[in-house]
Amino acid sequence: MASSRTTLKELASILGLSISTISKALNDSHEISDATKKRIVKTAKLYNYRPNKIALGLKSGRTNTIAVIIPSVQNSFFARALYGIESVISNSDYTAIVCITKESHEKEVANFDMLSNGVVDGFIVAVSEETQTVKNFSHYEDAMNQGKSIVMFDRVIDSIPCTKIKTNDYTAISEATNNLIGSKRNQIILVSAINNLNVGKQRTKGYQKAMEHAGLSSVVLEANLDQIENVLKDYAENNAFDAVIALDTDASFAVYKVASELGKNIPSDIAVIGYMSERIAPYLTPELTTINQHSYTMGETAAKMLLAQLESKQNTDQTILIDSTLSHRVSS
Amino acid sequence: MASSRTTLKELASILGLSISTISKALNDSHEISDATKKRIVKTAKLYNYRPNKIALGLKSGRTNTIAVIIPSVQNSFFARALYGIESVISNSDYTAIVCITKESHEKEVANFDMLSNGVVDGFIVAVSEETQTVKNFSHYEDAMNQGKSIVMFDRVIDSIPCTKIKTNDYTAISEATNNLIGSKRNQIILVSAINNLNVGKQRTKGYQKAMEHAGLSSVVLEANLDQIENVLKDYAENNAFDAVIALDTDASFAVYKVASELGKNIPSDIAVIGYMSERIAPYLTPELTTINQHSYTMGETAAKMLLAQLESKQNTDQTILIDSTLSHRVSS
DNA sequence: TTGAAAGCGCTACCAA
DNA sequence: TTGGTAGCGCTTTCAA
Repeated sequence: MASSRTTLKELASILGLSISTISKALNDSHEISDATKKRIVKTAKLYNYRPNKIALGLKSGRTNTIAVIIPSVQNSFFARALYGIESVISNSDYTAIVCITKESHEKEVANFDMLSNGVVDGFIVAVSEETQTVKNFSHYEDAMNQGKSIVMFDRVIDSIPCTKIKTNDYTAISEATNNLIGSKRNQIILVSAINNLNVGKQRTKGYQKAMEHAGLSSVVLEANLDQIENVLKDYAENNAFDAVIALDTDASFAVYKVASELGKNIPSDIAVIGYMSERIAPYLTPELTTINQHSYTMGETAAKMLLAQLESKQNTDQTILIDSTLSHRVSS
Repeated sequence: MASSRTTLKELASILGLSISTISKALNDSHEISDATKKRIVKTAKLYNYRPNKIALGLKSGRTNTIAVIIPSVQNSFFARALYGIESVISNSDYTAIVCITKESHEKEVANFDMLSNGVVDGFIVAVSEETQTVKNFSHYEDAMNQGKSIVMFDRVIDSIPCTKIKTNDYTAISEATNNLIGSKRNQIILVSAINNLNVGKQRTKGYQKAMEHAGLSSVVLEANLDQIENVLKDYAENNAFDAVIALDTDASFAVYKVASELGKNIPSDIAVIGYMSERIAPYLTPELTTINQHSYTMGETAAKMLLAQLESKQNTDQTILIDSTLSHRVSS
């Protein structure tokens, strides 16, 4: 067994044929006689020949591979969206490659750079936090200029002319707030461990607007992951409130924890609406009412759109909205 | 803006210099005068030149990219291990690509096929369930014959001569069982939603062995994700037990749910030890005692080993053991 | 039916 | 200090 990969050149010299003959035979060209083809295919198999996709991509510019670029995979939203993407790609003749940016602009650009040239035909991307802040979008433009298709989902740049799959975060949380108000809660506070992110700020605005509209004053508790529980506890020991909206998984857990420590009952003392994986929320006691972003569907839709564009070779500038909905359970 | 990416050739003709001069200047070669360098760099920036990594890889046979092949990302163990891998790779001059097999042998092979030739320099892989069952390992051998380095973690094939990062699942769960026995529990049952997987079976054996050794009879409750809660509830309504070991996140949640519904106190009525993300376990009420597999460390170690091999260009056949430990919290 | 040669973008060697 | 050229593995005309 060879200690490095077999090339067309090697096969050619082994068989005493030319490189082009080998290439054609392996691509089942009609130009080559069946006898020769058979001989070549057999030898190729014997030497375990595998075409070098890189060289191939260099020439043709297409690889039947797509890249998924997301900020994280710890986050259940992206993990689940990825699952939706995979389910569509699996049933096509494409393969998916995943890259994780950790919210870093530099990593995002590096990934686009590495993959734009011949490795993948298109991108599904959820824009990293840092890219949103620095507003440097030239890597998307570059990729599109190279004829790559791009579909953005959830984290989207409106000014880039590509397909975008969005959710109505702002509206969803307003409705959740109103829902709480409708059930006679009027001291509703918001807890967030993600207000360093744009998403968090956006959601916070939705809450504040709804509160303001109802003539209620809003309270926003924000801290990082490690501190959120303490911050909430401090607040809860010195202030009254009858409902909480938690913007992320960690904040949601913190609410349950503090309520239990302070002997408060959910939902009778405190109503809770949170963001959390739909796989976990029903397991909490009491079951958590969530704002469901339909991550799986978003992923599925993104993948379908990209595939369609790849087939039609046409890029479109359109936005598809997937409504976030309230999954009403016991906690509110 | 050009409709396709700028190449060295284009820059050369724009500047009236040769391709090699451009190449050298952009690589900051000492052969080129500072004046020319400056001129070239400036123009390159203006035309937004980005080197084609593919062409680069073609030449050198190296791409400074590694592939991570894992069965899933829904599973917090792999998500966290991935995080550990990323943290190491980020600080190197390599980039990581992730592929998800969904436990499918076919997808695993397809990924190796696609990436072995020129796309990546090495692999970090957690072997898919199906590959373990069908025992077809030729894709690993092929990759190694092509000069690729492989590091396996968690899901490992002992007969493949590569670096393997393992955890002592079997021992860990035996110890957990003994721990429970030591604190005077003697009706210990096991609940699993993953006994369709090898990992689950392995852990179950560890439990059974420990029980047998202590002269206690073991009870194994297994069902799929959707049914595990019902199965446990049925059992709990008709049988007494004073401790539970839960093999996965879903089973762990189910135990808390059923205990609450049946008015049983954790840990006084029922002690619980489970498998769950260390990020979530402390948030449960009461905090869950877990068997901690140190997923992050496993990922980190795998990545470090692969990088070391890539640098030394030497493949070794070694096994590194990362002990699973009991993270003792309130539930047991 | 087969082969020679150009070229994809780049680096590296050698010459000027 | 700069440029010409070969070659990485492959496909694709165009000739033979």
